[in-house]
Amino acid sequence: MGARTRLIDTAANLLAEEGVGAVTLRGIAKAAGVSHGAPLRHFSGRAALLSAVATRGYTELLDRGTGLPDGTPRERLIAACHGYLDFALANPAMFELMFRRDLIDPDDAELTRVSSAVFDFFAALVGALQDGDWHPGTDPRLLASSLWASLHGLAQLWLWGGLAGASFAPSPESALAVTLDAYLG
Amino acid sequence: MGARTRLIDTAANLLAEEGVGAVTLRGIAKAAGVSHGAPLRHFSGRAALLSAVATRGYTELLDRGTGLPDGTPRERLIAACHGYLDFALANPAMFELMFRRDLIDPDDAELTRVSSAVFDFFAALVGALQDGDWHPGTDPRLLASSLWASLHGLAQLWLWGGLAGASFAPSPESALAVTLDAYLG
DNA sequence: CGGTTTGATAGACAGTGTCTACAAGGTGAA
DNA sequence: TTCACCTTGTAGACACTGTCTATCAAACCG
Repeated sequence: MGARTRLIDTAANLLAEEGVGAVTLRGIAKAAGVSHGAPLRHFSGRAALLSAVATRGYTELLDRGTGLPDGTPRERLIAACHGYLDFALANPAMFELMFRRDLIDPDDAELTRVSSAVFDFFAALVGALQDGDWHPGTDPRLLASSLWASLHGLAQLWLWGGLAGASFAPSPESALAVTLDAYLG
Repeated sequence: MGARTRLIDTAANLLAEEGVGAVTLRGIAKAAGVSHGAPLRHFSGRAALLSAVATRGYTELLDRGTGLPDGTPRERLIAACHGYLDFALANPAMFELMFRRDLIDPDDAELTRVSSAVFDFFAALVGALQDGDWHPGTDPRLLASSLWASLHGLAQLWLWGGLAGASFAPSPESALAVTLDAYLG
């Protein structure tokens, strides 16, 4: 296994175990057992390394999508929504990294390729359901953007510290149920 | 005007003009014309200062709410949703800071007080609409959490770099229209 | 007046990303 | 073989960062 892959592995482990704040170039180098400057032989900088890590996150998300069980378009879309939320809750640090523009390189080729594929897949699920009589006439990508944003906000606010003030803390599942009910009726 | 207030002002200006990454203790001190250690005489650390800045953001958000024009519950709720999105798009750096748990102190008393007030206000708007025949029987705070998350995701994803892949970039207003249509019918 | 508190300063420290000079080892051509 | 070259890793330096501490000046107050 190449040193480059080993660095991404180490960084991903560090990310999962210690959080976004612990993923420093020097920390990764130490965890990988190399000198503090070694990672720069394989990545142009911290953002490039973290982009490679985030790309893994998007890849796993895409795999969750393509691995979805068969079913009606409606069932598949609902399962995908649950999958998005599940992924975020199961990998909070990775999820945070994936949307931290200051830590990754937004123009990274691999990253944009995979993240676009995730959105396209989700939009296709929406389009398939639309072939029924659900919201006909609306651009499926616009519909997908809106629904995705709702899921994303749910995940983000939950990870941020509960979905509401201190006086009330619904489970993410119950809030997702309300969201899906609003969109899918 | 006290030195403490002046520091918050300076930090808020720096935040708006240079972004979250520029809001360092030393940068704020330099912009305020004091030595690099001076801010620590008024705040226990960086997180405390940034919490005070973020509290201003929540306060402005609350003011936008209480300043809402009269109208039917439905009109007021829709206006509040637009207001939330408008605020985020008009103050992207402030909006980012307000939800960056690693930069602020989540237990800051003022911060939690004002942010909870924002949510309570929003939940009250939802509750008022519910007194009609909209989603009767559902906890208004659960409904508010779900709707708020949708707005939040919209704002977050838009600021993150468009609501979708590179191939498709809807305006936040059009996506919000879809969201409001889903929830409010 | 004297003592105390408050506010500000400058220096130090560890930690960060990044750059540069250098060394070790492999590769391939003369 | 021998030599040049490239890759990979190392160690040191630099400018940053947040935070701590010692010092100092001014204001306040009994």
